[in-house]
Amino acid sequence: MFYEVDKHSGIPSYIQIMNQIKKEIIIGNLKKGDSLPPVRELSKIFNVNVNTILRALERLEFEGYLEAQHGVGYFVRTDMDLKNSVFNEVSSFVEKMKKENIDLETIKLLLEEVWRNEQFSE
Amino acid sequence: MFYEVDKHSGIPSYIQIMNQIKKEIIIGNLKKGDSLPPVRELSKIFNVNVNTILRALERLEFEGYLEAQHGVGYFVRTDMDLKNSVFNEVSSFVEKMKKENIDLETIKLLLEEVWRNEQFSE
DNA sequence: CTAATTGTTATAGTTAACTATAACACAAAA
DNA sequence: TTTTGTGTTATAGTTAACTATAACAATTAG
Repeated sequence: MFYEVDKHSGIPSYIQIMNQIKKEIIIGNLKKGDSLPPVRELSKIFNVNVNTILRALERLEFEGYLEAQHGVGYFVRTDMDLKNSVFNEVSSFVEKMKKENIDLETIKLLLEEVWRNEQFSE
Repeated sequence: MFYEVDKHSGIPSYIQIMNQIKKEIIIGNLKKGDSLPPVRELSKIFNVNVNTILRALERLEFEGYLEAQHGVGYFVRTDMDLKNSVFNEVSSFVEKMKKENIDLETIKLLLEEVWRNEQFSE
């Protein structure tokens, strides 16, 4: 489910961790009420210090994704419940982009740009 | 064309700068042979120190996007030349996602996940 | 109640990113 | 050649991210 952070990517570890957890919630692998592994375990999984885990979890709590229960654990607080149609749209989009041999990084930047500028929609 | 970096986003400034420049190349605002503004000017535009500009530019040079000419300037080395069809695909994708009220952050994470897993393509 | 499991806080030190400032080096124009 | 505009390098200091380690606090199981 989770994988080690890349410590040489330039992106702070706690942000990578936040994104991994968010992603699991978005795709529905983590649902409302589910518990996360204990922080000491997460620390081993992501290969970072407990404090770094805590920083990520606290931010996700602040953003409303998680809830902390002292002595018990961290729990998912939101359900994404994306429609299947959304998944299908994303899949077919990815497929098209791969056929054009465009890499993920490029797509993300292009997407950001188009997202910001509305002039493309008819 | 360029805008200030967000110093509180957690993402290192030099990476934000790299992404902004890459984005201009991707969407075709910067073409092969074009020069960038002088580093001291970029420093003012992005509101960071010259050294931070240099770090971003050197990485982009290493990645093949730019070329430095001592005493002259930085020049774009690559042409993206994305097809119009690609832009159209992205636009219509963005439109659909906006209609579903999904935010950009979520889309990017979802996209990453789908990109990594091939099981969706027929 | 006690022990085990979990989250929380604190301290001290390291490293990478960033800043300010200045000097140096190359190229082009006057 | 001199000046101006450009990239380049260096030094020193600040801050944020991260680490290691330890202790403390709340919950649950026995």
